[in-house]
Amino acid sequence: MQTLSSITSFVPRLSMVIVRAGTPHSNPSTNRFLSVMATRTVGDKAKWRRKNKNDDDNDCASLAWLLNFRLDEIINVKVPDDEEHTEETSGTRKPPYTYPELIERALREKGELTVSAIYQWISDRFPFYKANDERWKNSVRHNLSINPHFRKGARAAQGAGHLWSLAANAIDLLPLRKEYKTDQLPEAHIIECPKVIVLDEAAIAAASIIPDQDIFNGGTMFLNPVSTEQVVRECGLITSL
DNA sequence: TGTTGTTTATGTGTAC
DNA sequence: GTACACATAAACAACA
Repeated sequence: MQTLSSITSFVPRLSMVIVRAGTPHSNPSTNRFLSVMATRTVGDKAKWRRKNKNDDDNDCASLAWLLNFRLDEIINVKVPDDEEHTEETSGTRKPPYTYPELIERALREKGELTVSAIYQWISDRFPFYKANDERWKNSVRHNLSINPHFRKGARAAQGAGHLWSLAANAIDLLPLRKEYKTDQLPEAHIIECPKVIVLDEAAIAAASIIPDQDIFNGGTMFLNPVSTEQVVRECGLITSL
């Protein structure tokens, strides 16, 4: 059973994607909830509370809208048909990804990789890194070591080194880039998300709220039942109950 | 001996 | 100004 925090650790990211896209959802409750969660993400809960102190917050307590939520309905989120990004194939510019992002993408796609396999994955997709340059490889190893979202597993069956994988809470790793501050977004800002990441996140979000049959009572139950009080507390709308 | 993994240090850019 | 994230460099140890 996943915890509420596991849901809310993801929802801010999903909401940021939507807010960045600048496409209001047709459901007002959706917009409210996403605004709350996005605000929570940027650590500006107090400002949000001040701004909305007279509003009725009940509509953000329901997660029912998520059951009908479809990521592909967010028209301004541009999901490339091909995983290969144009900048990835040009090799003329440094890809707009941090090393942790590059590593995460490799591990998301492959599950477990050795350091040398991570090098290979990155250089295959980003010709910028094709150069036999030890500097970026050092940085990759450095990030693997210091970043708690990467987990060192068993020794590789052959060759030196260990198998690296994503830690269980790796969903938190995906950064909310500073250049995409929500309050500075243009109305029709279009973002590009690597398809694999978008679909992964959508799948994770959906998996968290997929209704299931209650075999004991015959009704519908949720994998992650969330009470109104929990949501309100998690949203930071009140400090105590 | 080369690769891998860890640690420390430093510089840069950005947000608050 | 300060804090933070990130990139880069370098030294060193462990291991196949």
